[in-house]
Amino acid sequence: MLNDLKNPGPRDCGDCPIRHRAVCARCEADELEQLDQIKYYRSFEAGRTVIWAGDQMDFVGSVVTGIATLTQTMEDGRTQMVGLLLPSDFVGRPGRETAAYDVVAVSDMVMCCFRKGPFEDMIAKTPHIAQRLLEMTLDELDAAREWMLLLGRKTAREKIASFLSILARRNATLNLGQAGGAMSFELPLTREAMADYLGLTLETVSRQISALKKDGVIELQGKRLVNVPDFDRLLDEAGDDSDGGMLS
Amino acid sequence: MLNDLKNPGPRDCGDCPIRHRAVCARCEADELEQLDQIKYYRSFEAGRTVIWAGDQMDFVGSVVTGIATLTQTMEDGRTQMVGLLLPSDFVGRPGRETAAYDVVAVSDMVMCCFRKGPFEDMIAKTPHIAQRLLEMTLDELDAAREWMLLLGRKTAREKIASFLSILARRNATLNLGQAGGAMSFELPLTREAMADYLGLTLETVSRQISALKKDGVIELQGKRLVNVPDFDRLLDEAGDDSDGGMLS
DNA sequence: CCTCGAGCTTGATCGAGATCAAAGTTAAAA
DNA sequence: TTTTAACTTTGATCTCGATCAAGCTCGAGG
Repeated sequence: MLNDLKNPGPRDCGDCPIRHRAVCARCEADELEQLDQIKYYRSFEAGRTVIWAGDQMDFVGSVVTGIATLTQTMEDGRTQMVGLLLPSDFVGRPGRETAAYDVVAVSDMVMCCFRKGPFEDMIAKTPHIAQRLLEMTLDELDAAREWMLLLGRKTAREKIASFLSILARRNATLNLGQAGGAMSFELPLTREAMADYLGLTLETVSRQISALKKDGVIELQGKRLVNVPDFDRLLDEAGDDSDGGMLS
Repeated sequence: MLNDLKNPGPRDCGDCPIRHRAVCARCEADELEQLDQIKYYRSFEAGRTVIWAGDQMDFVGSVVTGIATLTQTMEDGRTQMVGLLLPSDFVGRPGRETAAYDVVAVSDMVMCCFRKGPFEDMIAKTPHIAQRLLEMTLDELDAAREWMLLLGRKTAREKIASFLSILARRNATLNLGQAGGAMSFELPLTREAMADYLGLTLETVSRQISALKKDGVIELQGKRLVNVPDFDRLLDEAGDDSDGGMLS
């Protein structure tokens, strides 16, 4: 495992776990070939900072495995997470010199990186990449706006329930099946990181998780493993529209 | 003026006030020609709803003149503004059937609309449009993330100061010149709409504006006209990095 | 084995902003 | 001109989540 981490080595796009969801999803064989020539893999241990806000960014790329966070910090140290990067998510902004946010690996993580200049050229020449990137960016914008509602208007309890619903739903789409009300998953973040994401303090996060547990909305095995006996109940606590956007 | 509103009539892209900033900014003459064939203008009086969340959306378009808001509402009526649409901003999402947010005209407004189907075709065929739309979407995503920091971590006073800085800076770039510390502008929103944007109540907005006035950070002529004697002072109150992103 | 420290929980208290409640202002309508 | 209603301000009070302060848990390292 550590060997993989230190030197993930070249991989074939054919076996890539994010091949059909990342920025390269729409690429034809010849386009993949071109991408292949400017790509390289980088690994990061849990806790490592991938990029510091303000630093020169000479690459962009996709998360292949693991999880990272996008974080903004004020002068006095107040911190707000503005994105949670999962496998297939894109890091960096074509056309920008310096990073706007801190990117931190939360778990061990592998990225598929592209040198920025060549990638920008490809965007200009390869509509399939620009189109897919547009689509992904629009999705992120929607997610950011949903988060604005959460940050601006939801109670602490609703914030926690919303966050848990999102994690639960994501797990459901990955390990599909698991039908019916019950589902379970692991919390990828510490209480403090959750607080930064939700605009709360870590004490409030802890208290609200305890409260949801006491009320039977969730069950905990250890500190990180969450079991949701009734997903609709959780959605209800999140304060979202009842269907949760699954069918609409 | 009302005549213009009722029937703005066809315009020539050549005189369009947003020609060089909107989604069409990069288009060549022949591409403009194509856009011209699927475009039409629509006017909205102040207060009119342009689109209701959930409605079928058969057009996308650009704000030409006036201001609109993008708003999300929870079942119980809590409301969060997730965007302020100024001239040249894009409305709608290619590839989506129904509107995700309420769009409301805050002032009298004119939009340059494109029928959705044909516009999607053009995106696929005209890289200049897709590229510009990508760039604009990335800018919006950055703005949304800045707003997440504001909603999650700033105090009421900082929120108001941040909002005023943004308006002041925008006015400065439009009516350029006005160098030195002092600048003035009009508030485009009611106290209630500001509250929805900032994740506050209208009473808190009113109180904080009064407080900033009492402390000499701003001056008011009437309820809507704001004068900022010292812009750096305002920036300071906003809690942002001192340079405010003007030079970085 | 014990120690140590990072992460988590829980309690007590405080305070910023929400809520409830009047009034004041302004501009359009009658 | 007066009326009216939308918008705004200001005051009093309450509450949710922040802050301050101990402890608890558990796994890694000595």
